[in-house]
Amino acid sequence: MARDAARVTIEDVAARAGVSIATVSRAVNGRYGVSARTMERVRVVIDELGYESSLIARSLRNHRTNVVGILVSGIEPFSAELLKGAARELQDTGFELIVYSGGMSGQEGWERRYLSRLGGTLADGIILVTPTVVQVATANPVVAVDPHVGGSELPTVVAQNLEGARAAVRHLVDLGHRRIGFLAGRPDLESARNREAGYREALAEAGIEFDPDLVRVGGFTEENARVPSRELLTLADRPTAVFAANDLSAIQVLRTASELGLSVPDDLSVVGFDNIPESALVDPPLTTVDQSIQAMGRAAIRMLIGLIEHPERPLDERHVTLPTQLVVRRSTAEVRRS
Amino acid sequence: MARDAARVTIEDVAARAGVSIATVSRAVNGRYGVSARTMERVRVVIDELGYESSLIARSLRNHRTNVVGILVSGIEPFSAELLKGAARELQDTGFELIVYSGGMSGQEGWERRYLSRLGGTLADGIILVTPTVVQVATANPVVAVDPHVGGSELPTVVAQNLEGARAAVRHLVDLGHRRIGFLAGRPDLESARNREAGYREALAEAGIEFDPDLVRVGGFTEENARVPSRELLTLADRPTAVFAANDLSAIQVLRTASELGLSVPDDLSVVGFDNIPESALVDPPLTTVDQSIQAMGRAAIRMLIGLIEHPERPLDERHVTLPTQLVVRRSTAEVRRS
DNA sequence: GCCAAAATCGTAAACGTTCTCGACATCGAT
DNA sequence: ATCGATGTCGAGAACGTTTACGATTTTGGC
Repeated sequence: MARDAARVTIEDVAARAGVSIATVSRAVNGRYGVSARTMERVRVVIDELGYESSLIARSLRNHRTNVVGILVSGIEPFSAELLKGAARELQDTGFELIVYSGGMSGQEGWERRYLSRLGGTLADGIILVTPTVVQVATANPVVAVDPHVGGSELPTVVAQNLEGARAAVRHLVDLGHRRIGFLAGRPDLESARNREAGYREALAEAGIEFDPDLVRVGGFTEENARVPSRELLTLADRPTAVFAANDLSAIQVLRTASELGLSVPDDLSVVGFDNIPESALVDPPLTTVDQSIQAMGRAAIRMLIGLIEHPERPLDERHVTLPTQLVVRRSTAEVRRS
Repeated sequence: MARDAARVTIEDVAARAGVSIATVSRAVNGRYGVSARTMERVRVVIDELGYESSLIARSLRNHRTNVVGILVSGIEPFSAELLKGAARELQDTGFELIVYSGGMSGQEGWERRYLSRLGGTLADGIILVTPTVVQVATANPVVAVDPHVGGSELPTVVAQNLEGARAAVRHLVDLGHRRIGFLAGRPDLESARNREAGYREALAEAGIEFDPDLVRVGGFTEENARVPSRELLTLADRPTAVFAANDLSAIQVLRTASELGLSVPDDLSVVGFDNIPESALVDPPLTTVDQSIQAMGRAAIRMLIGLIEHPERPLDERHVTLPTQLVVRRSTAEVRRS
């Protein structure tokens, strides 16, 4: 009970119970071939010593750990939501969850490194969130969520980004807006590019000419969106509405508008994308495109577990696309006649 | 490169490079005693095969993994903030982060189970968030954040809960409020009890008699706060202000007030506790007590790393208490004369 | 009571590493 | 040429498990 108490191993239990380690192992795993009497004795000793088998040693021997790993680059609203969904879906599956945080370490290859560290040893399967690598060689299954490039070899879970973005911009058009700014996401992300495509398509449908001056790169984080959103709102011919590629940058637009004395939605309509919990809390509540991040997490887990338990059976669908849906709140309104 | 490619081990590298596994191990770890020529050859083969040493096997042999584990019961705003702080502090320390999510599995003993699984094997040290167990026997160090009971044997990181709560209630008193409701937290948590104590002290200081009818248990989650907050706001002699034991339940009070047609802060002042990011976004922005959750995460990591690297050296302080500070936003106002 | 079958248990190998120890080669100095 | 020192490398044990296999004991039917 001292702090430097050496870890109690299966050998300690065996010695104390007067049996071999093989028997202890059989007892803890409920294998056939141990009498009720010794079973009980081992159980008592285990309780006494507080023995718990080492995940590591077990994993080295078996190649099954009943753990799934999720690789994220950091804890932000998106990945936090995803984790919630994944954790929920994992309930009662007998699997446990390990989250490996890339520590935003700026390193290029961290994904591949962590992947080979977890895969094949620690985790039975892995979920990659917003991965740059798309081709991996691991012993066990990998599912990618919202990958950087499309057409992946990996099974993927994505949202209907294009359709959602189109619906968002169409909503603005329906409210009479003509000058609609776009705060883009990270250009290396497939999802961000699809959202931009949706923006363009909706403009084209409405017969509005695309104006490159109304497009700025916001980079998906509040910080990175500061400068471009200010640029957008201080344009000589200021847009009457802004569609931001995700909620985090939309919230930054809201903040910038407030700093500039612009009232939302009277002077400016704002639409986001993601529907993170924060978007319902901001003032005014954000009109946004719901992509049910938790559902993505759940879908990813379902695919992964399917792959783990039936490696031979091909997936019914390698690429799951989840629907998106416009939720109208109070950050959008009819354009003001001037 | 097929999906079922067996994991490439150190033996494969050794065979291909025409050396022994010992040499490969020395090469990858930069140990002394391998010539520049073989070093180079091994490096090439490693690149070719994409070899990455198994965290598990390494950890079984060494007892050092350069990984710290954080045990949380689920991903909610509090733990997410804490993780952010921890991840930040971990930058450039050479340590990596593993998050083990209890999966809110309702199991009583999950903490102890996961603890012995991670401790001694996978992680060099562990941070427990809101732990119920307080006495643990592990081979390596454990730091507890916001534990359920006080006077712990474990090193802990806590916030000045009592002082913060007192400041919050005093703020309400200064605004002229006399009937101040309290939406309590989980009664099993030390921090929640301290916040209640602060509430009582502030009342006593102001010469206001404690009214048990104004106290309800909110349980720290939005869901659990629904019913009690409605009870509080539909009281015959309704309080003019409510102090909620954390932001999540304060936000629920805001919502309930809105449902009841009460205007905040005109009809009702609300104060929260925690200063989670959401609290700045709600309408109206929440007056709350900042406890800098990220700072708690960072402090915990600092303590833990200290314990890992210098197990012999006693901590300068076993129990770190971080200051709290009232941040006044727009959910509180002078009581209305009626 | 005897013998085969069934029940119970122990021995040892394997998982992928790291590290100690000893073996061999090379080298500079006598 | 010889010797000690130094540099380079391989064999093998160990970490804590699980499991195949074989050894021993118990059981049950005659």
